[in-house]
Amino acid sequence: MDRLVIIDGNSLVNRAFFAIQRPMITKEGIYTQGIFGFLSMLSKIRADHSPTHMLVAYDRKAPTFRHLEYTDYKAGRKKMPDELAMQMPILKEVLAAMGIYQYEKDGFEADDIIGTTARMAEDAGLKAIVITGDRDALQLATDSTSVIITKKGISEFKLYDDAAMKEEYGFDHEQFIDYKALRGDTSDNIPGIPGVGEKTAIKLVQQFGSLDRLMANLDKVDSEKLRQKIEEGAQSALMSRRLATIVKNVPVDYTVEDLRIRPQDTKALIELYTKLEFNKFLAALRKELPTGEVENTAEEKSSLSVEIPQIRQASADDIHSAFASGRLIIDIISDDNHISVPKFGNAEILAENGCFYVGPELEDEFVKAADGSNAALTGFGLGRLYYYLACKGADISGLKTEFDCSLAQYVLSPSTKAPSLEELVFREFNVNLSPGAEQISMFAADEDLIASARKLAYIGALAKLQKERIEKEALNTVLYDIELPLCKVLASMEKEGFAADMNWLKTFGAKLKEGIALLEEQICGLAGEKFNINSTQQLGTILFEKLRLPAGKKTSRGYSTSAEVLEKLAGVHPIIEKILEYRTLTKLNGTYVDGMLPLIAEDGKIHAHFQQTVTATGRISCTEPNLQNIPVRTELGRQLRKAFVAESPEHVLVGADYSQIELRVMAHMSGDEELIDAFAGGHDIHKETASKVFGVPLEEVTPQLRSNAKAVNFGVIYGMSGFGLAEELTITRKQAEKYIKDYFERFKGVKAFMDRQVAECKATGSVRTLYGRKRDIPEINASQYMVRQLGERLAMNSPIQGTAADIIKIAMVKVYDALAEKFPASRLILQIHDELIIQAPKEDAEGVAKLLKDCMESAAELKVKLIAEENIADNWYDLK
DNA sequence: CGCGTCACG
DNA sequence: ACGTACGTGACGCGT
Repeated sequence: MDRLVIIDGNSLVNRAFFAIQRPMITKEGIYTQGIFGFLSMLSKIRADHSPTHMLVAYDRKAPTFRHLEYTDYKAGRKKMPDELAMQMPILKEVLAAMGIYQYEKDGFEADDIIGTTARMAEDAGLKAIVITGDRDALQLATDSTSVIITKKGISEFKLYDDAAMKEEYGFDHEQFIDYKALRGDTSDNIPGIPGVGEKTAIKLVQQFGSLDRLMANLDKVDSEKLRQKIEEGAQSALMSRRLATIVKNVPVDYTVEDLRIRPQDTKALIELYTKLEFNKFLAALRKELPTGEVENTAEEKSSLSVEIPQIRQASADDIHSAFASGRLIIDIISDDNHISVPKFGNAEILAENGCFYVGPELEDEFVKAADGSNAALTGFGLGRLYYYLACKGADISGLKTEFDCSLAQYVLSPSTKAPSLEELVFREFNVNLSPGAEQISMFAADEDLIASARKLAYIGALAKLQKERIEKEALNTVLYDIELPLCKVLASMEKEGFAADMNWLKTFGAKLKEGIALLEEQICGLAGEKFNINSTQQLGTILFEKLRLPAGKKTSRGYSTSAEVLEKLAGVHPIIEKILEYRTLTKLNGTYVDGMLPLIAEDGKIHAHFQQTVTATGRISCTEPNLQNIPVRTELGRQLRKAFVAESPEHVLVGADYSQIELRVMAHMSGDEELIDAFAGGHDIHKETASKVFGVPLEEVTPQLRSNAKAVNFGVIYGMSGFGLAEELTITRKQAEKYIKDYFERFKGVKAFMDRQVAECKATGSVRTLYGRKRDIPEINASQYMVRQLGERLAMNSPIQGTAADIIKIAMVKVYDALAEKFPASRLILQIHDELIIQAPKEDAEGVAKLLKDCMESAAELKVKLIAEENIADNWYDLK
């Protein structure tokens, strides 16, 4: 049977906009959360009801007959926020591309168009489903028309039909109008009868059956007072009824058949979703489609389409010739869990000597051909290939990354989630490489030879396109000199891993667990009942309701129980410090003991994943496990570092960390003479800052003053606000603001630098690091104060954090190459933003330490010297 | 799956 | 009047 879904466009988009709290902005600066929420709801509705016909109806700005009858109709209703109004034309474009009919008409509201269309559907024998956030529409709920009201967020709805109306109100859809006439509607400013609310209105409608019969039988109203109210409000009720009644005979320009959903315009949708950065919808769209090209016109075919090469199963000779020939486009499918040695699925190669599919039986030949090769590779996510080869024992130090589409995409757009190759090719070429590849087992995915050839061809085409963009965006240095060479280094670090002392970890965990059990008992004892201390909700109830402790901050779900809040309560009740201690122990045990143990691989090492395409600033990130946040600030937590050791008594760890790299970068980029001088002396920079800002001689700087200056230094890098600094130092906002003022008066060059970053960002929409790495910051021109402020802080911080990230990446490549040449048995194993760790044979330790320090300090020539401090130890704990 | 919390630079 | 310092990832809870 045909089904017609009718949507109140304004109502739904409003719901969507306000349901999504976090503002969504594309890098072009388009606000999208209204559209996104609307499309999410639409997708659920279509999945649930499979409509054959659809209509989206909108209100118009022009006054309706209701305004003419009653000037105050909808008075006081807030107008649609600008950020949402801007989205409406784009939403309409998207719906049009989906083949959905849309309609609006001067003089009528969306409701009237909906009522009319629902009636037309009934006449034509179609099942109609109305979707809106406005309960007014319940007067349309009948046997053949259901009304779905949005309830909460963008995924909860309630369906009303005849029966549901009876159940909730005890009357039918027509009586609903009379009910509204009696109680009115504040949101539409419909008066109803003053003094009659929801309860009374329902009772009256149930008792009398209709407004007319109520008026005719006023003497039967029990209460004298109520009868008087009704008599006085009679005119108002009749007018309210006219206002509340949805019109069902709007002269519309379409027939029901016109509302049949037309075929979607896939290309238009790809373009729109790409512009809106709706990658989720883009991926869903791709998976619906067959493999191959999507309806490209002849003209587009010539500009977009790519020649698919002949492909064949490789022979051993083919593979060796390909690696020997110099340049190849290459892709590999391999298992990548880092717990066991990776399994080979298949590989594909496009080289001068041909295009080949390398099946599992040729794995050994593949590794042999790559081992020691100097080939220049192009691919998507080549780190996975390097990791695989390194794990198989191949020497990858000669391989060159000529181009990597994944890394290119990242430097072009570092703030957006890294897309898959399939997503990217779909966006750029309207081509679906492999539908639903994610659901198909990875080893089966490439059985289709043509699909393999197509994939390689499109990697090549994508690379060509991206090279032009990289050039145009002036990102050459960042991509070719920093990211591409680094990719192999990270893969090598993953393969090398960090040896872990599993027994030590288990013993430590056992001690923690003992402490946890004890604390749990004590806490529940103090609370007077057993409860889940890990549940912030239950904990909040215990602390702030049962024990009546003064509640501090609130969160969206109730009381905040963060350490910040609890520390203010320390001493008020003995339970507080027990909870803080419990939190510490469970964190250490959960994340760093129980979380870490299953990640120790068969070789007794932890092989973390280093992500090169995640952060917006250019830092690398580390997962499964995150070795970049192993505790160090407290002694108990720091103990954990004893579990990270050199792999044998013949090895040691060599580490070095940059001293104050971000402040040095800031000194260089700002050119501030005062700050450059402060570093030139080679003394403690926080002490120097304190002396300059607080105007006391260096030798009179107290630890307290130094600590305040340190917070100010951090604050400057973060784009500080008076409030933030005040929070950090627990001083008044006034004092904090004075600190900032004093700082900027002394360091005028820093102030000018920050102002420059903000101005540049406002003008161009982005900022850059010393090496040209770009970050788009659309927030900078937002109309909301808060969002704009965030944009300004990002504009000040990103160039500094990003330049520091660039520098250590440059250092890593230098270290990697230098080790390969001079200490081939030593390997980089970890980077922690301003720190590098190498595992070296004992006898090489001193040489490696010097090499590491030299490479790090010479990675960049700045106006202030870079300093790296090196250490040697048997385990990470002692590496300090 | 979003949130609160907490570990790091 | 409002809500606020930059960048990450992992865990447990509760919808």
